[in-house]
Amino acid sequence: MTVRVRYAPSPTGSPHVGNIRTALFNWIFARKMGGVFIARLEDTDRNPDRYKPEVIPELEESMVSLGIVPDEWWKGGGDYGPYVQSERLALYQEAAEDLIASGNAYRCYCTPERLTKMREEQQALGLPPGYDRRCRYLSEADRARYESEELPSTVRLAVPLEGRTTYQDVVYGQITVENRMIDDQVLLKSNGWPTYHLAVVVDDHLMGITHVIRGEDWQPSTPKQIYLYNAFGWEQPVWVHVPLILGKDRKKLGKRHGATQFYEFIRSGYLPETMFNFLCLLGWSAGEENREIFSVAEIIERFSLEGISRNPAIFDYDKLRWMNGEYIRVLSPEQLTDRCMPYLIEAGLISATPAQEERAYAEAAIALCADRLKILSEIADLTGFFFVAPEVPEEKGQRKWLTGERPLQIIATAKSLVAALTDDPSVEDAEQIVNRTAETLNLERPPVIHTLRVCLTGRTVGPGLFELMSVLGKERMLSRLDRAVGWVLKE
RNA sequence: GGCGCCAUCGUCUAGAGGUCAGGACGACGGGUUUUCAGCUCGUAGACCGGAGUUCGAUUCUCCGUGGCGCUGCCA
Repeated sequence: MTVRVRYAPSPTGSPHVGNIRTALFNWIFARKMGGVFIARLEDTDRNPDRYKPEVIPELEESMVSLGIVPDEWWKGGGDYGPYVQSERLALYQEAAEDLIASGNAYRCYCTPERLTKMREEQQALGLPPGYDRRCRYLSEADRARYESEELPSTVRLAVPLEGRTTYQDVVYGQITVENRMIDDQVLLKSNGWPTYHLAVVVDDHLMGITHVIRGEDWQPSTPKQIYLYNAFGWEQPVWVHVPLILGKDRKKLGKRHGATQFYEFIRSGYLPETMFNFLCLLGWSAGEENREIFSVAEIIERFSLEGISRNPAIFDYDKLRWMNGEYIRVLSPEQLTDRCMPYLIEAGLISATPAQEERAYAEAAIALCADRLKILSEIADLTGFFFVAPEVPEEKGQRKWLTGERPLQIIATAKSLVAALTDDPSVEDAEQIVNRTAETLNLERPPVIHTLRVCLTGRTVGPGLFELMSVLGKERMLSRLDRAVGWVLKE
């Protein structure tokens, strides 16, 4: 049987890294098994506080950017559509009627007010909250009366009062729950729309889903869904719950943990390939191999549901940052420049449509800073001095290297050597200039190097001096050396 | 409160009834050098507690403790 798995996001917000990881696991498993990866939009919650259709493009783009485009989904179609729940309402309503007819569900006429009050009272008494099943035991007369009065109603699942439900979870093993602990879940809201529990079961069955791979927070509702599969006489899928991703405070990763939305990471300059690799390693391990960096193909090759961990994982921003540096370092200068361009343009360091020469200059500058780059957005700070001459030197550099007579001598000597150049210097030429300056002034190289670095870049740290001199070129060096004279402090 | 799940370095994790409990990030120290980064070498750092099973448990069982999740006409 062909494996069919799905990613079922709700348009309630920009995709979260936890959701993205679930999508990744589903996609990888599908590829591994030669199966089908489906995406379905679960848009049954129309509460304006939560329903945010504007995030749907981000849902789509996040998958595209990671290279996990679904085989069947709302954008590309498929044989089991529609892949949007709001377009499948009749299916759920019909299913709910079937359940009522078979005695597995009932209409509930309780008002939201009564339910709220009931919950409050239960809380106050320290009782477990849950529906008191009043409408489950309505007399035929009452039921008929409510119907004739056209009272709004929901449809609730009539959970068996005795026995227990046991299921096998690929990750967590056997899980057993007493049926009497399960609430009579609302399946169909009074507006005729389904809740998650009904819709997910109907759709997963109709779409032929074989494995449900989802977050561990869904685990408690699995017995209700199993009951539904049984009530419909449908075969249940294989259950796979994956551990949650937590923030530093060990709480389910949420808004207050800083960046948690997939796009925040992408926007700030984490590479999609980094996110793919990193997220896969949160809660899944290749086993004995002592490696962290895996290509997509290598992950697919090694992936197995059994390799999924049971413990929740804390999202480690430091490790992500490290890994992104690793991925940046294997990029060619051209690729890296392509990726950095938007950040340089945004910072106003280069024009929006750079000419050949400007682009080449940027590429040379970026190449020199690549080792230092961990997040693409940092490129503007790292390479800024290449594009804009520093206005003032770093205070520390000025104090240490631009005080007294010596820097003036270094500047003058170096400047005359640069001026004598017929062309922009090579790296070797630059080194010669430094060596001659040192010899002429009878100095060691380090003070010359450090002084010139501050003069040319305004900073005390950065790429190798000879390399950056070569990239800067003759004219920029001359004007910067001139300006630096004014930076020198009298003792 | 109830129910469920989980428990190895600070973090992500590997691991087997007997291991010097392995790797990675981070931290710290050395080397390379022209600063930072990178690269490289190295150091510190963990089996939640208590019973039980066993010749032997960090590994198996139970209890405790702690953490998390769920407990909505949200998903």
